[in-house]
Amino acid sequence: MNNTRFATVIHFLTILAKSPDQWLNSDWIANSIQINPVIVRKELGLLQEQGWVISRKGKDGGSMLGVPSSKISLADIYKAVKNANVLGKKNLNPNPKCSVGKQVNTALDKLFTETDEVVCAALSHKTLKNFVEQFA
Amino acid sequence: MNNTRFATVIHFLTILAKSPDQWLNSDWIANSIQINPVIVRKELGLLQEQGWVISRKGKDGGSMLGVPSSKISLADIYKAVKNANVLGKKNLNPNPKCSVGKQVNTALDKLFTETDEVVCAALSHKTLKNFVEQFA
DNA sequence: TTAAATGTAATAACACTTGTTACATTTAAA
DNA sequence: TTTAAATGTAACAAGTGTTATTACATTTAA
Repeated sequence: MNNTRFATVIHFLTILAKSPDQWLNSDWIANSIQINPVIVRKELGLLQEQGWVISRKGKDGGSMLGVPSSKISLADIYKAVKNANVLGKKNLNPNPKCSVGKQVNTALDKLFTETDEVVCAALSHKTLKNFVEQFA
Repeated sequence: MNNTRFATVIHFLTILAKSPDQWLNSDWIANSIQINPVIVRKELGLLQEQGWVISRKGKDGGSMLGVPSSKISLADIYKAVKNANVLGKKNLNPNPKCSVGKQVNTALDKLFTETDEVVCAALSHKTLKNFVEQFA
């Protein structure tokens, strides 16, 4: 992860969790994190797909949480935005004529998967609710 | 990590570990992974700084492991190439006028650090020797 | 009917990664 | 002493991914 998507999305969810049952609009959310409102609407689309957020179009529209914050784990959030393995990418064309090149990606697949699972296991014990409780 | 550096570096180290006490040159290593030899020499520079690899310039030069493969943990390798937190980057300018914006990066610092430590703890139990033993 | 919101496409700006060329320097061996 | 073959490294190019921005069709409450 070399991007801000996890930080951005958990920021949104925290704001929504702190104002339950209120329609917050993308300009307001964008202002809290000082990023572009179009990015906000794109990421909110992802959160809607997950069923975590409900949005309403039109005048006085906006977004709110669709499930209790205790039902969203940080592992769920991570999986929703993750676009690479923790240990990065594999090289695409290791040389099959070399004994290491021939087998390395199988070994790395195993290691990369195990490492990702360690992260998910650790994050699965934490919920959005726990995270939000840190905020005054 | 959205790059191939971990995969690349562990590939090098595996090759060097399989041919102890031989000077392997960067063209040979590059060919095994099918990447550019200049990248190989750059990354080998990093491994030299760590004390893991010794290189010799000039005719019949090359590189070899400088320590036993059992002394290099995968956590050490990860730390040497890591350039971002597991959960990515924080947003640079959250709005201090917003109660979430004001506190979010402190909360994220803690979470990001904890998550990185989980990965390092898991990788610290694995050594380069363990990894190399998978190769016929 | 209108004002204000979402959804989304297209594109630009920026940053990071990887590849490539070139060459000075080093060093073992002929 | 010369030479061939290697590293080390700078400069630049190409490719990829991220984030910002503009524009606008669509939706909807008031």
